[in-house]
Amino acid sequence: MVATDSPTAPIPEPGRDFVRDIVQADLDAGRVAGIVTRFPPEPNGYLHIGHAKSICLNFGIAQEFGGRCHLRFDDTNPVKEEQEFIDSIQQDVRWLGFDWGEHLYYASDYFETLYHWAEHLIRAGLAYVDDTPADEMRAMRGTLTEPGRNAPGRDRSVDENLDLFRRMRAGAFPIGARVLRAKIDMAAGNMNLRDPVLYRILHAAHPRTGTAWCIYPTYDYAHGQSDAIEGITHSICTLEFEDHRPLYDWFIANLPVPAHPHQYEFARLNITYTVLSKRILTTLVREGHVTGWDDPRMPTLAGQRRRGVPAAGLREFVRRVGVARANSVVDLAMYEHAIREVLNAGTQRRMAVLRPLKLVIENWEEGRTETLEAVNNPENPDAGTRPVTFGREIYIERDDFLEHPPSRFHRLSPGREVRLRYAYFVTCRSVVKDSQGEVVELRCTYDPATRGGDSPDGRKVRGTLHWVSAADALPAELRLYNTLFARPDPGAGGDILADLNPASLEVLTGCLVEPALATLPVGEAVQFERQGYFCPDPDSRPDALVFNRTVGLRDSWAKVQAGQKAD
RNA sequence: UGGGGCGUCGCCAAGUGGUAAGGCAGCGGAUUUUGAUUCCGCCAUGCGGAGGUUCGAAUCCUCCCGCCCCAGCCA
Repeated sequence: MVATDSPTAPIPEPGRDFVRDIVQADLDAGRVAGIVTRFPPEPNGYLHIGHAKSICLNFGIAQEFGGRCHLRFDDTNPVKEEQEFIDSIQQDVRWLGFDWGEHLYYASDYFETLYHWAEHLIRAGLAYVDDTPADEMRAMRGTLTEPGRNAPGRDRSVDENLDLFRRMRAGAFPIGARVLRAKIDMAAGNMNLRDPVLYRILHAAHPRTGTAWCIYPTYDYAHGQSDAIEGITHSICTLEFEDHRPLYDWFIANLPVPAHPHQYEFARLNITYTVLSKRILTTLVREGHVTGWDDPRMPTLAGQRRRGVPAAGLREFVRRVGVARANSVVDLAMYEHAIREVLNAGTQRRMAVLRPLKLVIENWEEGRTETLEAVNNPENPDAGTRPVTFGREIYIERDDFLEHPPSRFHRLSPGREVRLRYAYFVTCRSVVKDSQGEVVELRCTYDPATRGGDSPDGRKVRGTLHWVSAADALPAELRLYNTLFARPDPGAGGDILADLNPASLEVLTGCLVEPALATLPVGEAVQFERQGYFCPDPDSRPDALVFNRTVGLRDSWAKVQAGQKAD
């Protein structure tokens, strides 16, 4: 043991979770020589934020303890699995920042071994072929409070079982005609032990094995044995598999497996206003409620990536949430906080006006322009500065002007002076309205002595506004996203589709952005000052810029306003 | 009167017999050319409830209450 009481000793990692404690204890006790984990997705959909928790846990533990983590596709059900998902999952795990090296595996790689082990169980009298129809089998399984009944074929001879099972493999029977079952205990309190199905007949082509098989192992039969084959030491999964652990252990104990892995369960992630269920996400995509798996409103990694969420933000979020065994629902605000934290530090600032209002500076000569210097990132001086053009006509945010300002409004109003960021102080002299009485233009004057935004006489101004120059601003479409669901607990009312938020997407056209934004690569995050974090969408073209709002800035003024309205 | 889990601040979450970490949210205040960021302060005499053991209990015992998972030839 190393002494840790030295004042200069590094402080041990705080907030370790129970899984890491177990791993550490196993290492300390010599129960395992090294750590091997795995992330085992079924390729039947895209990965989402909930998977990110599992990925960070499994790959993170491997990294921290000098072990390795395998990426293994749990591809035991060909009717639901597709190559597209196999590809997207690999892309998403890499994007999240993890590397499985050469340890890419498929449960289907083990089909032959699994098959031989099934015959082993038959020979040991621990498995039998059952031809009970599915609905009858369900009835005979009993209920939560009543034991099940033995199937008629439960006591078939080993030879007959072997013959039947081989004919199942050979394709002698139609879909669903027979299954191979483990002979355990039809009266077990744990339903998973009431003679679970090991193999079912599915005459379906598999993305990897094609038509080589017409019988496929179930999750229960395949998972633990795959772990054993790969030498997984800690098989980490979510709570709903806890009841399966006795079965997991039963297979390991009764089969000639090369290793004895152990399963540990943690609580899955839930987030307010969010659905993390592959089944429902699939429905949203199939029924067209969203534009696809990578719709920026989707909680998929592909969607969040397109929206502009940095992988580091996702990792930070997962780290803050922790790992435990209690079911919980994390506040969406915590996710947004982690994203802002990463984006604030690493993102350049630009100016963009979402809802433009023209502002003309009357004492600025027609045709004259000036180049001013804008800071790229106040959090990082190394990011440098960029030139921005200023002139007689500019655009500001409509929200930044109010003809009759309430108290505490620090922005522009008739007769009031504000600072234009990096530019000058301007004072509103008059307002131009259209026939409807709507404000369409502001007439202002500027103070030449305030160039750059500082007043030599030390006078203060309450507000600083962002702006773009009319001469060179570029038009753009901005897509603002709100929660996909309108209530914090989608589905709690019974119909989850009824909870979809009709205002989840707000498209703003006619926005104006500074010209430096024209060449920003797709997906690269920037902060639009005073507005939020954005990134160019893949739909963006040089002559038709499109930006996604990843997340807005914190807005305490909005809170004040909400408070005022409530009064 | 089936089996398996879980209950610590509004939301996450440490703590495993020695007198309740931290984060998010919220509320004050300072700084600020983003009403952003940053910084400072406040925020559980209390750990689902009731008993009990102990000098001492969120931690041990008993009973009770609540919530979650399981009856796919899904994972």
